[in-house]
Amino acid sequence: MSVTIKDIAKRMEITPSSVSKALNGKDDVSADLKRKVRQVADEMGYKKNMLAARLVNMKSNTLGVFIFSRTKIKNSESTAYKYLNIMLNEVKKHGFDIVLFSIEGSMSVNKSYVDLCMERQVEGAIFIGFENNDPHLEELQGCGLPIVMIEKNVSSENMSCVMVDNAAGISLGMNYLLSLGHQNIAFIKGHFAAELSDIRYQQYKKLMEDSDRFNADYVFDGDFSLESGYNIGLKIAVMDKLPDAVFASNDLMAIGLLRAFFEKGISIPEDVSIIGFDNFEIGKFIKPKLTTVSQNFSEIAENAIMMIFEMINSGGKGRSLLLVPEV
Amino acid sequence: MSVTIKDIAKRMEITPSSVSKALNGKDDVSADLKRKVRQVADEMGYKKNMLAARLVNMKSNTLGVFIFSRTKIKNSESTAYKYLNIMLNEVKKHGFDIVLFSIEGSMSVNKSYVDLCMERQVEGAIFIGFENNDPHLEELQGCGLPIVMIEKNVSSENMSCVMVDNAAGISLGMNYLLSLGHQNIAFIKGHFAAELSDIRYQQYKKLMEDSDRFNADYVFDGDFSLESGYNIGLKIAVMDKLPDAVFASNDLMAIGLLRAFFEKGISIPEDVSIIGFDNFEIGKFIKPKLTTVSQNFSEIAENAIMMIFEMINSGGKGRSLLLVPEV
DNA sequence: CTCCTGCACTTAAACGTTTTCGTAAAAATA
DNA sequence: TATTTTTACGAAAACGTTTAAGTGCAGGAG
Repeated sequence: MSVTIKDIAKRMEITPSSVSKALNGKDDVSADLKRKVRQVADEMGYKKNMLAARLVNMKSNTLGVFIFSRTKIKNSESTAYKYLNIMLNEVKKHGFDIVLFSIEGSMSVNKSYVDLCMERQVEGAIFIGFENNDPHLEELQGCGLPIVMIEKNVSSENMSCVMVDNAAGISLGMNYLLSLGHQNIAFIKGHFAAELSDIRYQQYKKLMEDSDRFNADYVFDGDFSLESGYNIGLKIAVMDKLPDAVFASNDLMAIGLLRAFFEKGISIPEDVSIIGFDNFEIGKFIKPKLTTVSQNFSEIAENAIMMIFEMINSGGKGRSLLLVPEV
Repeated sequence: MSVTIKDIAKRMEITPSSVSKALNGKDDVSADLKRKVRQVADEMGYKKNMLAARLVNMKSNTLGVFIFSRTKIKNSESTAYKYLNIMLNEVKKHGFDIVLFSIEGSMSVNKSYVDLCMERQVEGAIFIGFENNDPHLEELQGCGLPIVMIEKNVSSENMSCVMVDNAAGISLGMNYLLSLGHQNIAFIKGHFAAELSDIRYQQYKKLMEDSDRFNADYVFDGDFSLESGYNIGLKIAVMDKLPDAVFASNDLMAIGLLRAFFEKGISIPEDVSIIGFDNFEIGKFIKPKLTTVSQNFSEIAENAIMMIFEMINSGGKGRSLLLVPEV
C-alpha cells in the first residue's frame, strides 16, 4: 500500500531504526545518511504514519474540543465557532491537531466525555458552552486530564476556566444606561442552561436592588436566540408602561428586540434604549447601531489554549481567568 | 498507566486475544465469557486505545475537514462553520471523527493538503471554501483519497463536489427584481478567490446582457464582508444615477449596503431595492427585512457527508451535485 | 600497545490492538 | 462406537513507528 520506513530501509540496505532516526534528525546518525534518507524518502513519496508514531510515543498530539448543541442554546454554536477558529491557529503552533466532538441528542446514548477523550488519547480537552445541569462535571474535574472550560466558571486540580468578567460587563452596561438617566431598566436573560446567563442576570438584579429599582415584571426569559429576543420584544411592546431601557444579555436577542420594537412603532433610542452583550460585528451595521458590552473572543480563545498547554507541558494546576470586558 | 486488554487478560487468566474478541462481540467467544470480560473491563475502567486499534485495522475512522482563512474571505469562515456543525452530527452516525485543518498564512510553510491527510491517515477530506488559484488542486484530484469540495465545482475520479446552483439562484433573484419592474440592477461581486463568486457574477452579467442592460459601472468588487458591502454602499450613494436595485452576492454585504444607504438617506426599497444571497437567519430580523436567495446549508453539508461515505465505503466515483436554491 | 571515548549504525523490544490460524474438547452425525 | 462438525479458546504475528541497549570501529590519550 503506502510506503513505510521499512521500504526505505530495504531499498537503502540499512535498518528501519536508522531511517527513523535520520528522518527525525536524531544525532546518532551521520549528516550524510540523513541527507540520503531524506532524499530517498521524498523520491518514494514517504508519509509518516502518525497513528503508529503516536502509539509508541504514547502522545497523541491531539486536543479534543467539545461543542454542545444538545440544548437549544443557539447562540452557543455561533460563539463556539468564533472560538474554534482562533484555537485552530493556536494549536497548530504546538504541532497539535483538534478533533471535534459535538454533543447533542439524549445524553444516555452518549459515552461520557472522559471516555471519548481516553479512547482518542487526547492530551487535553476544551469545553465550549458546558451546561449548568450537566451530570458529567464531577467526573471531568477528577479525571486528571487537562481541561479548559470556556464560559463556565469551574476549576479543579486539572481544570482551568476562562471567561469574560460577566458581572463587570453588566456593571459597565448598567452604568452606561444609568448615565443616560434611565431608571426602569428591563433585562432579558439568556438560556437557563448557560452559567453566564445567570451571572449576568444576578449582577443586573443586584445593581437594580441596590438602587431600589428592581422589578420582576421587567425580567424576561430568553434563550440567546434572535427569535426569543423578538418574541420578548413583542411582549414588552404591549406593556402598560414601557421600560426606559432594555439590557439584552446578548447581541442576537438585542437584534430580535430591535426588530419587534420597530414593528410595533417603538423608536430606539427615543422611546427605549437597548444594549446588548458580545459585540458581534454585525451590530455595527444594523439600524440603529447596537450598543453593546464587548467580549473579546480571540482573547478568550488564545488564553484557553495557553492555559491548556500550560497544564499539558508543565503539569500546572487548574486556575480561573477572568478577562475584562469593555462597553 | 491506563488499563489495557493485557491487564484484563492477566487478571482473568485468559489471553488478550480472547479479551479483544469478547469486547468486540466476535462470535467465537462464549456468551458467558463475553459477559464476564465486559464486567471486569468496566470494573477496571478499561478504555480502548483507538490509536492502536486503528493502526492494526489500517482504518483511521477519521475525516479531515479543511477550512481556509488564508485569504480574507471573511464570509467563508462563518458559512464554513454552518456546514461543520451539520457534518459533525452526520459523521457521528458512521462512527467517524473529524479532525480540523485550518489553512492560513503563507502556503510555502504549509505541507501539502495530501501530506496532512496521509499523515493523519484520514479516510476522506472535505474542503470548504477552496480557492480559485490554489496550486494544490491537481494533486488533490489525482491523489486517490476520497474528497468532497463544497462551493467549488470540480470533480475527478476521487473527488466529488456539492454546491447550490448559483447560476439558478442568481436567475431567481434577478427575475424577482425584474418582476418588480427594475431595470438598472447593480451587482456586488464576492471575493475573487471564491469560485461561486464568479459564477454568480457571470450569470448576472449574462442576464443583463440578454436584455441589453449590462453596465460595467454598476458592477462592484466586494469580498463577502459586511465592511465591503458598507463601503460599496457609500460609493453607490454618491453616483449620479442610483441603480433601481442592487444584487449583493451575499447577505453580509447586503446588510453592509443597507447600513450605508441608511446613513446616506436612501430609502429601501422605495429608492433602491436590495437583494442578497445565502438566507442568513439574521436577515429576517433587520430593518427592512432582507430579501435573499436561499441556499440550504444543512442540505449541502448532509449531501457532502453522504457523498464522501459513498466513495469511502463503496469506492464510488466522484460526481457533481447541484442543489436548487429558493428565493 | 592498551585503554578509553565517541561515532554511526544495528538489534530487538515495545506501544495496544486485531486477526488468522491452530487445537483441544464437546457436540452432532452416521 | 467411530467420524465429522462445531464451539471456545490460545498462540503468534501483524500494523508502522520509536528507542534503549548493544556492537564494531576509528581515533586519541597514556
